[in-house]
Amino acid sequence: MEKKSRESTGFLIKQRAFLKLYIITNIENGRWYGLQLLDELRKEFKPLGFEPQHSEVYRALHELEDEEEILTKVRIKVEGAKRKEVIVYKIKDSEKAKAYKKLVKIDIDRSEQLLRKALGENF
Amino acid sequence: MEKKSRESTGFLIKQRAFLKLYIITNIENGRWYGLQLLDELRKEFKPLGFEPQHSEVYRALHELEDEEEILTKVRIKVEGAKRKEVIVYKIKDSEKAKAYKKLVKIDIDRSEQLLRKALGENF
DNA sequence: AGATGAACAGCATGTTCATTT
DNA sequence: AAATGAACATGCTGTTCATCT
Repeated sequence: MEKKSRESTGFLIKQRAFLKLYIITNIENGRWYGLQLLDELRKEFKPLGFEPQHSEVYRALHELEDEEEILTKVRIKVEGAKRKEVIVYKIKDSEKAKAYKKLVKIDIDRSEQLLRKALGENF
Repeated sequence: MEKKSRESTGFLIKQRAFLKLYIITNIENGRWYGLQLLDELRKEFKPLGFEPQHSEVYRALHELEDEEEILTKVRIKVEGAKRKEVIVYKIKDSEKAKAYKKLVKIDIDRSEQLLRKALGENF
């Protein structure tokens, strides 16, 4: 049986891509693990009413590793009262990272134009 | 059985609300029927890569009539090679229309801030 | 409890079908 | 065919559950 896929009508950028962009940028500036990224992103966006879910962050990380092949993970042992091991991500292919961010930028620019157009034409 | 509804994490504005805003504004400036609005909206947004679906426009119209109670419809007979009757909408409650648009504006402003923030922090 | 991952479920919306003129 | 509407299907993502330390 063929799986029939859906067309996008091209409305606004999807949450997944938006999160991937932030995740890449954060990891470009240091190593991070999943829940750490979640906390950071929530803190960043909470003032704007956006509080992403932990599963979305993990899904983004998994796809950046397996599909986009931009990240790799390393298991790190941690001393302290928390978990003994944590999965830290780092950039695997910075060219791919750069290319991916470029694509996302185009989509964000486009999305912003849609919103600006609406603000200009309806108010 | 209780139907358990989902929380929104507050990412970007939904297509439905975005279309409702344009539909209200168009109808404030004259009478329109469904497919006519669809054509107009597609023409407007196509340059930005967005081509809404006819069913979304109808769903928006139905909700603006039945849930928001902002519009009413009138059946109009049309002379010509097309359909004999067409369902034209007009504003029923302009105060509610105004209030609804105000809410949508807040959500668009918020969405735009999210996108601008991303543009500023990742590039 | 903190961290990760996956299964499950609901919702927004895309696709297709039916009906009427 | 133009117009409307509804049923059906799918993908995104929120919720819940499981496992490990």
